[in-house]
Amino acid sequence: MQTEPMPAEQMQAEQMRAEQVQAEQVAAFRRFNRYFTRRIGALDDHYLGQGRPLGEARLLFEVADAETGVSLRTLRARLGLDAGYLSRMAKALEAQGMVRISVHPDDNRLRMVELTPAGHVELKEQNRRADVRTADLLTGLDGRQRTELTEAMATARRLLRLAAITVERVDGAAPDARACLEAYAADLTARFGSFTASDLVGPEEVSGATGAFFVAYEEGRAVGCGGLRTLEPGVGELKHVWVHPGARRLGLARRLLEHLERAAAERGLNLLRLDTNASLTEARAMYRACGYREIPAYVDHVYADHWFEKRLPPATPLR
Amino acid sequence: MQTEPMPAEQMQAEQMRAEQVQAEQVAAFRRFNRYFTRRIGALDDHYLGQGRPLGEARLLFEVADAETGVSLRTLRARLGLDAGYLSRMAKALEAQGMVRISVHPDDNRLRMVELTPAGHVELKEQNRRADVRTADLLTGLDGRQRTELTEAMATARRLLRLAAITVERVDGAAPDARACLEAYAADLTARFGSFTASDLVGPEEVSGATGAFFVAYEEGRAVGCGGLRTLEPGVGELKHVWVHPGARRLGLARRLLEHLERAAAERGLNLLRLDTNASLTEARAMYRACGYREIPAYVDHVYADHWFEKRLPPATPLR
DNA sequence: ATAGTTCTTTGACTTTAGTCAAAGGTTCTG
DNA sequence: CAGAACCTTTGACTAAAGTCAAAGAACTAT
Repeated sequence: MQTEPMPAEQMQAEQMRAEQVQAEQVAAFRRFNRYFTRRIGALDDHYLGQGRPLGEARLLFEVADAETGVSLRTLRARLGLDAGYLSRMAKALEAQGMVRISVHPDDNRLRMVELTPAGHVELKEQNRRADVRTADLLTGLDGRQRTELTEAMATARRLLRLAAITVERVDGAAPDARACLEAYAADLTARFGSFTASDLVGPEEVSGATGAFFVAYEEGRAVGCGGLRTLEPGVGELKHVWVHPGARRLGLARRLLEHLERAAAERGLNLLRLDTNASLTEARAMYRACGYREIPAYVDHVYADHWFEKRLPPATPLR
Repeated sequence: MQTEPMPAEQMQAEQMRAEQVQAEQVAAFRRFNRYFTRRIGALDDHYLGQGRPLGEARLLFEVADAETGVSLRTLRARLGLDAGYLSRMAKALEAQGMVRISVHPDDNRLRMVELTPAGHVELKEQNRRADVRTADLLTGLDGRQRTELTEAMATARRLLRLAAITVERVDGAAPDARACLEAYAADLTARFGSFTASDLVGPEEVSGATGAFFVAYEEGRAVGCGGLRTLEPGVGELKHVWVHPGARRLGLARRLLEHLERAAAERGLNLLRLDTNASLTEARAMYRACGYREIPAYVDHVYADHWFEKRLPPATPLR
């Protein structure tokens, strides 16, 4: 089947319609945005800051979020604050008995901040109050509407997160890449026991003209990865496609696949293979949905018991 | 069919499950809330305040929102600001040439604020930039995901608005009630020409032991109303159920009906009637969905051509 | 007409938020 | 081991945000 070139007028009409949709979507997004930040966000800030400057309250929440201690350095990056400003706020919280500040055991330059028991109590109380406020707000709706609302919010959050995640090509030996691969290895070890870090492909295989390695970032954190290497001329293999547990069910693996496939096409590969395990049912469904079909074993691994391949269309230039 | 009294243990289990659901919904709500205000809200504030204090920028937006002039008094209520603070900010915007401040024609105490042409230009530019930022954010998603996201947001906004609307019983002669009825009359006049304000029921009919009048409020604004009067012993009539155009499709009319029906039951009425017009197809569908069934004409109005009634169950005490 | 209310303005603050640069330890790198 | 790079603290600021109370002008109800 061949695609006919489209008449100019029709194409223009289509594009205009696409822009129209886009404009309407942008407007809907911003409508929500304004409504939500004004109504809910403002309210939240108001209550969050009860008895404490908003900045300090936010800092306290960020410290609590980390569960274990966080360095001032990390907090600075996450909250985007000035070093001096942060230093003073942390001290204020320490003076209030909410946090404990200590020196990092391995690096004496770093200060670690963690909640004191009193801080935990305070946070718990704040959370309780916020829960009550939220529940109050929800009582204006019946059960079905509540369900609908929370589902819509979950959907929106999922897609907003996905939209904010970027996938970047990095060297297979880069710290972020290694961190992902180690997490991936730990995952497999926990699941299959027999997996060891030596089963990972080397950085040199997933770089240069015959391979590639991608890392997905969410707000600066590496939350997923995937590698491509060449098995034989024209045939590539996907390795170590992994997504951080906290970033699953967003559709991120699919995005990683898209990048890997594009890289493969750019390298002149027209066939991609991969192996996976029966226990990863979702992964298998995802591969199938993305056009991969099951094939007999092309390689042997301790954990692999399903093999897939996909024929790639000829490379298309980046729009 | 008779409802069996539920065994105590089962009831408790049910209640616990309900609370469980509720807790999960509250948690989902708050998760979204935190994510959204942190990611989008903060970003928005950052850009909103470019070249101008955030407070002034917000004020400018609020003035623009009103389209026609707004009084400082209203702005104060909407933004929750101190009178002195607001007075100064308004002056600052005036000095920048963004707004014009004048005295209210009917009340010399009030100051009216409205955008100057320069203010309109400025706002337009700000909006354009915000649109670009939003579009950028959306490019991280494919067309289907974008649609899904904007639909989820529209749903969430609709339900949040509905949750925030309160319905209150007020005197039929109260200013808010009159304002709603006038808007209602204007609606009908625009549609049918022949409707006049004298076709409205009098305040005395929708009050006391034989009637009731309800007004729906959204953030302090009256956005809907509905009246109940007694036609004959045991038979009531719903009159002037109306929802502000900007608050339609939220499910508000249904809420008004619930209040009216409860009031009717409390007054010992067991049959409710109402009339409506064929052109109000949505209203008719809503009445049907709420258990009203079509009956022959029980009264004659210039605009009425459909009549409904509903038999009420015996009064149940407020939970 | 008069007393009480309402709305805005003004002056005189305080607190919060945020910036900048110098300086003092620490750690990394060649 | 010397110098560069890092991380935090401190001092010295500025700008924005917000509060309070007094006072004046305008309206409303009696």
